[in-house]
Amino acid sequence: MIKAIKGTRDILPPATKVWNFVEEVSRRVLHCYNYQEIRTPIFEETALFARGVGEETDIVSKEMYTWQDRDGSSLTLRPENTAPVIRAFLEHRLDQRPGLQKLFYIGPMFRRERPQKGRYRQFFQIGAEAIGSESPALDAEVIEMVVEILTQSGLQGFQLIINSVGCPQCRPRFVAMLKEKIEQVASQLCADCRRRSVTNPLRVLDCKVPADQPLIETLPSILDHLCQDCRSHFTWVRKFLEDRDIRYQVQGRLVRGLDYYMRTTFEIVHGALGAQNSVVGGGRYDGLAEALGSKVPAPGIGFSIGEDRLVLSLEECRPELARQTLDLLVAPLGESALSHSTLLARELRRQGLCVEIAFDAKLKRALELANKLGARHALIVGDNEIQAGVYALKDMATGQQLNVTRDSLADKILYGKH
RNA sequence: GUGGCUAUAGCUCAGCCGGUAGAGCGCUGGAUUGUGGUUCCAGAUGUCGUGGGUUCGAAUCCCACUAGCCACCCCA
Repeated sequence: MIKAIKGTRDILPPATKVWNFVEEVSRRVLHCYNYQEIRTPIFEETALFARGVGEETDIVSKEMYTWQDRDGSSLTLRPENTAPVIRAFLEHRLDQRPGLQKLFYIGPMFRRERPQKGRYRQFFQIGAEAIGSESPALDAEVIEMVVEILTQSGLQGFQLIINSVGCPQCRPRFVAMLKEKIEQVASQLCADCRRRSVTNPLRVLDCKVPADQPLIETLPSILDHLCQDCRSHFTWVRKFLEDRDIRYQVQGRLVRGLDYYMRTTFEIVHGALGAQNSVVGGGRYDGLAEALGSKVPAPGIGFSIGEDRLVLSLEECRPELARQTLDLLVAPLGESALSHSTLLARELRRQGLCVEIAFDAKLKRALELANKLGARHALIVGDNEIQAGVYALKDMATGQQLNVTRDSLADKILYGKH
């Protein structure tokens, strides 16, 4: 048998209801903040990611699905969508449009990693990018918005972590100093840290090996070495968050894996997820447009929600979201009742009700089915009912049954529906 | 890329020291000619992940492979 390939999966009903739910909530909130949807291709020129995300990052150096097209060009399934959105922004000169460009996307990304809980080779992101301002007020608004999406989804117990990773003015100076400090104590650190002290010293700060912690705490924090502009920017972001009563934790060791981040970075974590506990990652990327070869700057900030992970968390704390719902199951008794029922069902469906007909079931089976499908009501349509012009409408929860005329049917069914 | 665990019915799993399969749930039908959720009865479904080895005999022991899960790494 042919099966879905490693790291990909089928999302079946009723789980799809949870997916639709988070997408609906996201779209609603994004709309209120005046974000508009953008759809970019699922594959791009490889150079876009190499330059945008960074040649040395794990994503680019070992996780991309890259192949050579028939004309010899190198193409890649998108591993993330910020670089493609900025590419589209520049290509279509969206900087010429009035005001900030606020764009959002929902779609699959691809990274060839070893799958585990909350990590898949094809995974879905709900992301937003606000392009055209360096203002810390925008940072706070973006963070507020994603917190709003999670809250309105009903997610409980998530935690916001923020940091500033500096800018091309101050970060290189800090990294050089950090590297020097690490080298002094390198012999006492784990093998990974010794490797990282050369490839990416900032990552050493993020080491989780318990034995290394005491030493790591003695290392300097970037927050103490930001330049004047970055320091003030970060102070403002924090103030704006506090004005909104948004709880956050500053973690000087929060490092994002993508090269384009500068100044504000943030992450939202949730406990129900296992090791891959980050539901949202985001940050500011003021230099990205230039890195892609643009002469016009496009400072911006964005985030992406790991939709798979959000769904995973919600399935734990809101299991009711995945329950199937059916307004009415019609049970026709006999052939004449069947044709009558089909017309009746169409009428009710046109009024927006979710209706199923038990085509070939005896009444007993039909009611059993109504029960299994979670129908809120069952409607018995037999010769008696057709003649009398009143149907027997049964409330499946209470077992109460009452006679209802055709005209008042929809109202009776809708009554009490939340 | 590295490590650990697992692989038996549609699902969750039992099957101890080797004697060629079982439970619960689900599904189908019945106990009622037009009344479900509880109960009772009956039924169907398995190359025991794949390949090899040990043995008179392997779901069970050994090896390899494959797949899944979890973790490292990294990230959404």
